Amino acid sequence: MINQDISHLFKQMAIFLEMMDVPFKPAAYEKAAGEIEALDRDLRDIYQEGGLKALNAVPTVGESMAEKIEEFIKIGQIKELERLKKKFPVEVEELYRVEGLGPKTIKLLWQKLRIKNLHDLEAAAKAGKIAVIPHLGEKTEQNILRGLEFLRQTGNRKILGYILPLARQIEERFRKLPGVSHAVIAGSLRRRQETIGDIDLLVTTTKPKMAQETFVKMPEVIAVYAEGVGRSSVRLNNGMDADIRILPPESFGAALQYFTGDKQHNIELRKIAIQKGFKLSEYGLFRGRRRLAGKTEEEIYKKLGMDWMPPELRTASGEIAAAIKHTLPTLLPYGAVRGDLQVQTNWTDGAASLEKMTEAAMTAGLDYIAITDHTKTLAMTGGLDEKGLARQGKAIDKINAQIAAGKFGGEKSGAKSAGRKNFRVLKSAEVNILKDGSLDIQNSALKKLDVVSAAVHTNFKMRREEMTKRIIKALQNPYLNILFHPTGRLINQRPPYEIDIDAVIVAAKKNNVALELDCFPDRTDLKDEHVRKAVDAGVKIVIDTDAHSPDHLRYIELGEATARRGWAVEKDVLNALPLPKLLAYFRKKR
DNA sequence: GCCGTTTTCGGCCCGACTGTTTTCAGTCG
Repeated sequence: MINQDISHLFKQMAIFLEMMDVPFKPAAYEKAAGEIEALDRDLRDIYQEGGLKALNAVPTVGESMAEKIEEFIKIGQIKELERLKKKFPVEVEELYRVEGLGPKTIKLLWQKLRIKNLHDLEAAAKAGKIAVIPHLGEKTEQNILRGLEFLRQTGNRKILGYILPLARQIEERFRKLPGVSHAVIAGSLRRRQETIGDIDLLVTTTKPKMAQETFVKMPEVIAVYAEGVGRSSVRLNNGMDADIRILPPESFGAALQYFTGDKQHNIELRKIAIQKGFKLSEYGLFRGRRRLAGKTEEEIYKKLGMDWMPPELRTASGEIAAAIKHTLPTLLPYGAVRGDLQVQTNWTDGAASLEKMTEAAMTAGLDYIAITDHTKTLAMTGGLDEKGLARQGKAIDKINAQIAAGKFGGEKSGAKSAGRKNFRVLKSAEVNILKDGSLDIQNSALKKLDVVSAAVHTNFKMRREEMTKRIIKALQNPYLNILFHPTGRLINQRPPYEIDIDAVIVAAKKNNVALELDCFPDRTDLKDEHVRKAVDAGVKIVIDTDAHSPDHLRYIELGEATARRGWAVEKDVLNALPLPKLLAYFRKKR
């Protein structure tokens, strides 16, 4: 996949252009970088099939960017970017990750102090050199140090949703190799943890040498740390390390269990094994020298006196006790979510039209979507006011009528959407919660929507009590159905706002408002622990992608994974309901 | 540099907040 590379290069283009005060282009590159990051298909494949024209057909990619992508495919770099880098030899992307640092400050820091990277930045801040620069100051310097600390805490872990496609591609490569019977990525990826540190590939094969060579020669490999028959270790071009372990079939299950973890879960299992007079390792479950189990995970858990459990649960937080008592929940199955209740269109900040998002959702096999464009106080998105929502409502009515008549999509859409007469587009909105907790749309207009959702998008830096009070007030609005991305965090970018999540859960229960599990990869908000708290309290969850483009709709599985990590079962998830039941549920509140 | 509810050329990125200032530039959503 070259998509991540292109996405990074375009992000850098955007920052450089912004540094030079070029109007509009930075936003264009930024937008394209996001689009490409979410793209399912490899740009290289798209180019090889349809050339420049096909690249141009990718939304937000025009003639000029298509040429730059072609250039990258052909010579491995973008000349214009190289020129910019010569002008400012600065690691702009890494500096930009520091909260509060933007292109202009990065430029100023380069001009005054020759700061090129995070290392220079930290040294300068600690030496007090930043505070004395005109236009900066004491507080800016402190903010930079805090930003650096936040970055350090998040470390080099990658976001699950962005690594999963690569992980699957790697698995697929090995499954196709002759002699291979198993090829599975274990570790935090298999547990679907929100961030991933490295990739652990387990393979059983009759041709170990071939598997080993294939691994170290993968196109993503930039360095080989260790190469052996049983284990090899490499560094990938995305900055992650990857390991392969080549195993005999009789211990595959034991290795899978061992390398799936997590660490604490394994420690507890080994304690139980010891109590029973066994020894558990990556090679199997043993009594003395005799191997009692090892071929599958199931037999290992069984011999330890408990049920097998899904990898998502293995965090040593009650799953072992439940497995012993045979009381593990039947987790929300993958594919159970039937509709997406947060979808943006180009009526505000989405990339695609109402029609295109509808078409994409039908093709993706969903049964319904809710259109949730932003509302008026979010000026940057061109948020809709009451009149705008009414106009959009009419556009939605029109689409629903076409769908019901089997006439939606026309010639081009083909068979996939034509037969879906029961598909439904719901009228909704992502209503902005104002500083005082009121909503920025009149109740009389909310009443006309099929489902009402709200979220915080402004005034993030409130004190904990104030923010909690603000959100609880919003939850008390009689028309509110769902609270979107309840903690506001962006993984590796921005911490959650200060909020008492337990109090919010209590208020959500009391006011019959569902909490969203926004599964856009950077958000994953609610996170797993919060899902579990909510579910325990009897609060309903809604799993949404927050799609801003058709390609985002496929993120649903990430939300299902996080819901599973939070012990959610099907009845906890509102949008696992078929449409009539879902609508009845929302109507009950009116 | 991209895109088309009206426009293949002319709009897009607006408003609040912060930290620096004393009237405003930079950042963020």
